[in-house]
Amino acid sequence: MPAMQPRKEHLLGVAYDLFNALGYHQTGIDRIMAQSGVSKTTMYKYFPTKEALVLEVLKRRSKALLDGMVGSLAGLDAAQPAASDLDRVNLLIDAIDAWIDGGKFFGCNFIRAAGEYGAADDPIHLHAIAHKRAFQKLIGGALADLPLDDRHRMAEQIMLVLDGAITAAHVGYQNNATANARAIIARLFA
Amino acid sequence: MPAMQPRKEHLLGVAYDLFNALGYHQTGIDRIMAQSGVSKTTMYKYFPTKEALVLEVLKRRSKALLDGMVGSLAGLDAAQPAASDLDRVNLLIDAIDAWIDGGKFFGCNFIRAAGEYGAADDPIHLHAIAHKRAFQKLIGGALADLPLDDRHRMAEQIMLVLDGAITAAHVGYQNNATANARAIIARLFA
DNA sequence: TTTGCAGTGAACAGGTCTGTTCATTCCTTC
DNA sequence: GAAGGAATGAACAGACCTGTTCACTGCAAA
Repeated sequence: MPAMQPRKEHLLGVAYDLFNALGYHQTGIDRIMAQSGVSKTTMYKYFPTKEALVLEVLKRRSKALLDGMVGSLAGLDAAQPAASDLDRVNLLIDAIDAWIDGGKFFGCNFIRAAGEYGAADDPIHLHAIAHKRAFQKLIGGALADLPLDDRHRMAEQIMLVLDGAITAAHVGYQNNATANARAIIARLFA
Repeated sequence: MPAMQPRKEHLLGVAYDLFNALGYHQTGIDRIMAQSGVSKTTMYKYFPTKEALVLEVLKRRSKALLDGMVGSLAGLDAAQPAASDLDRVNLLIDAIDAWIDGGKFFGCNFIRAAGEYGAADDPIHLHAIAHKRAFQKLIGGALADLPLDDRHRMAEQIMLVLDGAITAAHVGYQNNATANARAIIARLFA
């Protein structure tokens, strides 16, 4: 019963881990309860439905991911003011690479959520789309060297390659997916 | 009660559609029963477990997909003996494009199956890996213009881009995913 | 000391899931 | 027409699911 952190935070952390390890539908409320030590009454006080819990987990994940990337990019530009667009994108790939090799990689949360909540108008699916669009916009924002007109298309293509790499690594049919992504993207900038 | 085709075939068809529309875990045996008109007794005679049914559905899908692609490529080479590697790969993209726009697109069956059956040693997950490897090999086989040493890496990169496009289209954050994939791959051949 | 909030634990409701069983019916083939 | 395989329908077992309810326990602040 870890009470240092408010119960809600701990709950969200455990739920995130279980959703990753087992999937969203496969993870029952009871399991989250048991593993977090939070009673069902408390859970349903914070999150009126399981869907609300899933959404909150994804929202936090999205925010943490985007904030982390923005921070990394700002750090690079500060340390190396002459950094190129390719340098910035390679930084993103570095992060993905570390994630995949870090032992806590279960594919992209949003792609998996969109897969399980397939209906195009499902709130969880919609959130997955929103996250991907936001990430794509972030990439577009990092393409300072390119003419304005080309940034959107280039960001789409980079995003597509990154999601391909994450998918290939998650399914498990390529063990050098990030290296391949890096090579492809270098070619796009050539 | 369509009895023109053996019950088993009809069952597999209905199961395939439902798995696509709802997901593997979300689709209950009862639903497949109701929609196919096949009784539970018969179902469990053909497929001792639900997992066996899922595996058989995926096996058929894999075979149909690979055979279809091999056929298309052979057709192209017959009709246009001077076709280039890029021509051949563009044919694959044409097929994906038609699939996505054909109204029966629910993402890649194998990526979704790997997402739901996350354990790396799950038979269903293993089958998804096997399919992806087979498809990648098929692409490698279509790269006749390239030196032998380069084919594998090129096939990996093309595969990664194709899965990226399928994922982007399925999640729904790009509505021109195949055009982007085409542009990227053209660049790889340039 | 009293009030009120946060949380617990356990039972319960109503539903769904996979898989089993059994008596019965249909249909083909001899 | 008889025999036998293929399929049906319906009930059942046992498990798990989400969500509700209620009586109870700490604890902190007024």
